[in-house]
Amino acid sequence: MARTPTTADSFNAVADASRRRLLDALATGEATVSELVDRVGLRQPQVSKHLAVLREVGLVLVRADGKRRWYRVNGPALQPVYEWVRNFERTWNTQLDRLDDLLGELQSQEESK
Amino acid sequence: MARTPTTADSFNAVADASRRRLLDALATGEATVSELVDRVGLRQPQVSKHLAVLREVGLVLVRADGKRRWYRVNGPALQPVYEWVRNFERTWNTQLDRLDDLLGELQSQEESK
DNA sequence: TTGACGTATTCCTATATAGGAATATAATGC
DNA sequence: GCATTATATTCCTATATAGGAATACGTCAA
Repeated sequence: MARTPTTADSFNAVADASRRRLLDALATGEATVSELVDRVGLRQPQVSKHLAVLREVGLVLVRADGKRRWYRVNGPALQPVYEWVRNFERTWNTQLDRLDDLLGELQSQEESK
Repeated sequence: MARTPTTADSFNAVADASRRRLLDALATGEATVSELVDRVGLRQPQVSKHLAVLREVGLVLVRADGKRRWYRVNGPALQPVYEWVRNFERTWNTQLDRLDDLLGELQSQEESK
């Protein structure tokens, strides 16, 4: 069996560094394909192809305006990724571990009232 | 050119659903390969192979114990992923947008004092 | 030593890229 | 209509999988 297709979900789409850079370039707002070509430094066909992948998984939305296409980030498509990694926050942040412990204690005290 | 190797970084390693499930199974603490085979439902060779990928990008650490191998999550390797997605939090969470605005205002007021 | 258990590795193959190059499609102005 | 600009698509190829199957390796007990 081959690797999971890049268009399978946000996890796979976002694994590619070029696509992450495209999303970064869109983080501040809308942009056209030409603008993205300039900002990211990829050739136009590659940008269009990457955008097609991002579109397919719902990570970006497009708006037509004459011959231009205004692309923008579609936040919610990134949320599953965020939620998944967030579960591991405590594995690298000891301060948050302590906070977790504290909250757990408070909850226990609350429940035992 | 081909796709970025799965062993290139955490983004690519984590794109695979089986590997995410392995990490989930390790989220609560150490586990041996056999335990992971039971929990995740993959065959032993595939588990070992996925663990090899996770090892290579530093997402897991191993501890030898006789013929057993105790695997555990190495949190910091996930942090880059977390940091990257976190930048887009505001694109899906309007409450945080408002919080951002509020903080921005407070900062402006502070600076204009 | 031998056998058994736990884990890792090798070989195989279908599949899916990513980028380069060329070209197609669409919209606009003259 | 025609040239021009903006974007999308097609064709090509080297490369890297993921899983199945078989097997090798390492450790321990009797």
